[in-house]
Amino acid sequence: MTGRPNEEAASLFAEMALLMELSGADRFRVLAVARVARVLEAMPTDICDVPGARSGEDLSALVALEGIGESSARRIAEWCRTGRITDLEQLREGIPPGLIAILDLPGVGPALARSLWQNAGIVDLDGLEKAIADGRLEGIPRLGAKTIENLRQAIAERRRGAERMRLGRALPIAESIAAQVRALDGVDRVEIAGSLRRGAETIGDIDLLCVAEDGPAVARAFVTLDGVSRVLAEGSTRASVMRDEGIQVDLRIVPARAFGAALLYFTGSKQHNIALRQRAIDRGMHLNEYGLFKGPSRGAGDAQGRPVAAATEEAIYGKLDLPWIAPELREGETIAPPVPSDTLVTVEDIRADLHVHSTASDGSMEVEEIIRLARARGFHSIAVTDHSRSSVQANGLDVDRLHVHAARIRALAAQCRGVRLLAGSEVDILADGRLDYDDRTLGGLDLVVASPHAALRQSPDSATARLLCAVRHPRVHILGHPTGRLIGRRRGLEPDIRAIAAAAAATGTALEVNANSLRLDLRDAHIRIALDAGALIAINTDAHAPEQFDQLRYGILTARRGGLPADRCVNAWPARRLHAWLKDKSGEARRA
DNA sequence: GCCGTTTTCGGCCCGACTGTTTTCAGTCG
Repeated sequence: MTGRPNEEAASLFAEMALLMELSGADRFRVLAVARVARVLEAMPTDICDVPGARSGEDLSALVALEGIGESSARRIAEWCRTGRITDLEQLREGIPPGLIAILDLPGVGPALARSLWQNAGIVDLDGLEKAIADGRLEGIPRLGAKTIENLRQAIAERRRGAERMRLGRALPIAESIAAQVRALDGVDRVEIAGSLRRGAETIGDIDLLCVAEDGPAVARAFVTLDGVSRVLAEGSTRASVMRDEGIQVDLRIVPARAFGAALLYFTGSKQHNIALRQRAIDRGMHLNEYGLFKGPSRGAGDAQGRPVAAATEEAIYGKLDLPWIAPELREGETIAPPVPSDTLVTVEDIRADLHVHSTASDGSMEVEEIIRLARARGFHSIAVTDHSRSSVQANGLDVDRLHVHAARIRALAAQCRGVRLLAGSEVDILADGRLDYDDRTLGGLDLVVASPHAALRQSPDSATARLLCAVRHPRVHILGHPTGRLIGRRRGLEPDIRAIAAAAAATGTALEVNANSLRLDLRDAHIRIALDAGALIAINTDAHAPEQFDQLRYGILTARRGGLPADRCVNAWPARRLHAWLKDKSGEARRA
């Protein structure tokens, strides 16, 4: 099983929720269906393997799943048997598909989308754009000039390709804006919150939180900063702008005493907030962005008295009988993290980079520079792993060049103090699973990273067989960027990660989390599967230039989202343990 | 649509801001 059927079912339920919204369905029903989609997505095993799902005779096992009731169980069973959901198909017949793109515009919810459709006959983005240009929207109830102008801008921004932004681009932008806000009068503290703080691989907007007493003044200053292209909202406790960088930035302004509650609320995820607030209610309290309070909520604007906890996240989690939970683990329906947050790997834990390119193939660094940078970072080991011969586009090394290169690295290593320099290779895994060098050549290296670079569109079965060959190869230490995906550009391979992880655990081969922000491969969900299977993880930068060593933090964030404890990450091991593993990976894996 | 150490009915997290409104629905996070 590749795990794909659950994703397909999840996307159908997600579509159903959207269509229900557009059809004017009760919002709680919509939420319930959307929740089914998330449950299916998060499910570790094939939904159709649940007893009764394929036969459709006894749905009690499906109904027993959290969030799935009679209706959803029936729809899931129908999908498992026929690959169709009749209720969804009926919804599709009644609602123009182009409305979903309109609903997706910022500022457009189900009510407005429906109104545009029913009052103006608009069924897609092009139609909406024309109607605005023609002035056909005037006179529609509750649709004034401001709203029409906002629609026009939202379409223009969408057309400019305001897609989700990669973590590696968004975080530096956020840090620079945070510095601008920090410099404003009356601002005491600024933190990045939202999906960026959770380390999501792509983000939709930047959320900032700051401490200040004079909210309106700070909001005013924020919306007039350099780089603001449009003001979306401005109030006394929050403001929201579009920036020249093509991303929306929301600022929330709070007093210091409520900082923890605000940070918790503004970090999310939405699901995590809902779960925490429910937990508060279960304990006779209520939670909002100002704190955790005794008794039930009495509505907005009510004086809430003295909070049970508010100043720090730790205090609020504590009063809810929870340990502090790292932002990277605040995803999904369940609160309980897979591992204690204080065991998660950190940037400071990393003592070695085992995947780096030099000028011998397509890197810009001489080996001497690589050594210097490793030393500056306090690494005890660094591996030079240039490309192999099949990666012609990357100036991959044939066997003769590899011998010369490795000999030079070894000569430098002999006189290198403080850092152990490893002669390695990033060897191509060919489409059929063979490696790009013979075993004898590979056996002469200190470290072998095996990675797929070509034939990245092969079938899941072929990809699985291909990667299994590499994982089981006795000379391979690390499976590099296992899927070859590029975020937002290339899907990459879709192998059976469970099978790969099981083989990696059995052979002591580590699976790489490639820290390059375009890759982040393995991704968070795959890391969790690998850890459950007992596999080791490597976090490498795959640096081709000096500044790319800084991408390590993106790999760390991704690994933390996957629940990686430091002791399962080979790069965090002490030198002796790492080198014992490199010499005898299966033996060291058995001891681990 | 889902769910139940108050429940098989009546709730469902909570608050800020906008726009088109004379008191609030819609949207967002």
